[in-house]
Amino acid sequence: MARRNLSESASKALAALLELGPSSRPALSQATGLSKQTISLAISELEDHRLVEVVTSQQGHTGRSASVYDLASDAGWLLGVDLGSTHLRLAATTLRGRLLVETEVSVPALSQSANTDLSQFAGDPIDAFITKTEAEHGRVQAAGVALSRAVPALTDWQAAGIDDHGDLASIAARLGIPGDVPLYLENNVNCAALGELRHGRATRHSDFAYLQIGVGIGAGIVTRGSLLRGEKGEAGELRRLPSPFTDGPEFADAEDALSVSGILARYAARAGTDSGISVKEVFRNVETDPVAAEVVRAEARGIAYLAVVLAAVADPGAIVLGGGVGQNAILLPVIEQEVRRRGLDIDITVGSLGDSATLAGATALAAELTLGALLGEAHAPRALLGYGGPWPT
Amino acid sequence: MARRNLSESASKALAALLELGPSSRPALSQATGLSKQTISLAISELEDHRLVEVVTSQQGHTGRSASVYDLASDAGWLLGVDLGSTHLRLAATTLRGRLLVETEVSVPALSQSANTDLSQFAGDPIDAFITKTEAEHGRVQAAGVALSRAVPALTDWQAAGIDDHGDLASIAARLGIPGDVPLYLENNVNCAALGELRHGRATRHSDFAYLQIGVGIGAGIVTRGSLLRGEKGEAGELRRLPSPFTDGPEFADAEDALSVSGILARYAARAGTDSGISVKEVFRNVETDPVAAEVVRAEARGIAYLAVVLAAVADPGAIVLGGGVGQNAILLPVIEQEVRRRGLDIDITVGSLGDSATLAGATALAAELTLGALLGEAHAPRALLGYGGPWPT
DNA sequence: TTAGTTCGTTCGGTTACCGTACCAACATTA
DNA sequence: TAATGTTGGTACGGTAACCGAACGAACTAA
Repeated sequence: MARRNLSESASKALAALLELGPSSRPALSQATGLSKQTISLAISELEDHRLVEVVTSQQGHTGRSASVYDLASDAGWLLGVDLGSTHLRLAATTLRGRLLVETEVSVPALSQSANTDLSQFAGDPIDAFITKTEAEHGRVQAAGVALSRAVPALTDWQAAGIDDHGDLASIAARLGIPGDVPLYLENNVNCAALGELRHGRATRHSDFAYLQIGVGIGAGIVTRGSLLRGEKGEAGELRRLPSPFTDGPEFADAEDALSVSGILARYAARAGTDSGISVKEVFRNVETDPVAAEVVRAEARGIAYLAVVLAAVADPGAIVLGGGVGQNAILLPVIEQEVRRRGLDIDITVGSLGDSATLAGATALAAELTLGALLGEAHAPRALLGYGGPWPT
Repeated sequence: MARRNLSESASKALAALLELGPSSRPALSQATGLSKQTISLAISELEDHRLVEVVTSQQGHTGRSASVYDLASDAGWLLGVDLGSTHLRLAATTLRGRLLVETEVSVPALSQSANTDLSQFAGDPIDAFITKTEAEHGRVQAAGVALSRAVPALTDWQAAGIDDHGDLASIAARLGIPGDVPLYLENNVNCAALGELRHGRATRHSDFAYLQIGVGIGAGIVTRGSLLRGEKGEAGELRRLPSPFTDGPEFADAEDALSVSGILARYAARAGTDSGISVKEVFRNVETDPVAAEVVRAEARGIAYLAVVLAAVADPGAIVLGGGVGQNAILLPVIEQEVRRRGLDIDITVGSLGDSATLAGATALAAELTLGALLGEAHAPRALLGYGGPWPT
């Protein structure tokens, strides 16, 4: 929805409100440097737009008690969509980023082929989720959608088409999202990075990398608090790096070597037979099965190679691991040892959001861009420090 | 020098002037959206600050002829310093980025050890250069200094110390730069990237990587028109990547393998004897010496590996090669072939500025930050599109 | 010389902000 | 319960920055 423009002072006040949390007018006056009357004007403007409301009045202190304002409870909510090849996850958060609802929808139709293009859409389940959530929490303000493909950086999402499959409006329609809801698309790994940045392990960092190892491999890189996208939106697409393994089975690239299929191939090559083991079992059997232990050690060394590459190119302050493979904390000691052996000292951890990282990031994306559009470029960055917070897991 | 603050409209007018080049008041009015009177006010404010002046009047058209304004010729100039381990290069440019003077000073004292810290300074030669250039072109406004070490990103250069060797003021003093001249330090490879961005081969790109192969290796990465620095200013420090070679002599890392010393080591290993050949000769003898040809082919494959790493992580729109080794265009066909073999399609070229890239970038750095400080953060980015232009080679 | 066009300034009005002053509502104290 | 001090919120006038309209200034074309 095209939000009518806010005045300069209203933007400042709203930015301060987002950063400080529920605040009285004097507090906002002090934070923004604007005078009391100007803040009053700004507040009434924001109230006219139904963006803020009085939530309480601050009593107990000496002197007259102040009205405390916060984002209106009916200011609407944000939709996050994690559209994977085998799953569809949906979440609703407030504008502040507090989780309202999180669900996983089983969509067998999605699982037929890799969701590398936009030809597969969700439709009904999303539509139903929106309808149901709007009944409880008001209007949906924006949607962030995580796709398992690179998404080109577009300066104007509304105007530009995404790819051959049509423009954003038709994508929205096929997703089951009303056409007047701003829609933001982003790569799923980049979303996961945003999720860990806003709600997870990386909240203290402005420069870090999220390294996802699972069915595929990829990284989301955050520099100065925002995503590194690159010329074609393909930054962090690590799959075509050379395989880090020099012995054992031949692999075309790093994704072949380190993803789920690579682990199974290496296990099969060692075990001699096609044992039908799953990756989960490989990790579970590390203590008892020497082949599994060897495969996992090699995996850790391979991940360390990716960490070294990320560190050399982007100098992240931390590397957060995710994905079905990367989430296994058992990998960490070997990874750290390998990285240290190369003279690098990087803080490497496992993400705290698990499989919800992507979903949390999709909502965070919607929040960033919604608030950014609302506040104007000038006031957005600092304001965004104020939202976020723990994502219940 | 602490430039007194400009009003909002004066900043806008100056930004437009920088972007458009010499302009009349009506042109600035149209470009900024400000009214004619406001532009007149802004112009007189800028004239009071001695920043702009009338350069000509636009005659020949119908109607009254307009005064055309441009940056004042006595608005001062910018100093660029390329402080290498074996050389000291100095340049002066206008605020627009037009080269006024470029010199190389022979400083044997610098060559004693690698300039990995700031303990070696230039002093007298820089002092003399400033004095001489100020006599001709007025006051020096700012200095950009390229160092062969990683430089941490500091939000406030004036306030923060750089490292154990002292604060910025004392560094300035030891460099021979007056203490009231704003001083900006940056890594030399990052500077070279800025140089190719503003004055060289990458002027059309907002996302690209400059890959320097010489005595050391490193990359400068530009995303959305500005340098990628990372948490500790070490983005692009590729030296600790694993060596891309699996046969031949053992190398500790990619820098060992691909820099000048690596080439010579590989040549020696192949030729069997320590032939005392130089890298220049290796490249010159490619046609006649099969060992040289083999070594150069391997070097190209190694550089292709770095290009693939850069492409995977940062998705640059182009890769520009530089440095004593990287400048050899003879490497390009093999590099491109290797990169294509990996399914990547990247535009790879040799930089157009040669050894002056770093120096050009040091001046560009000074220009960016000076104009950025002058215009305020809001108007700076677009304004900076306007400066630059060819660097005479 | 005159007409037409464009440049640049002068004038008055609007907008967004501030400081001051004043009223309103609370806690404390007597 | 009433007086008092403290803080919240509003009303009023002033200021700075900008705009549109009008007008004089300087040029070309005929």
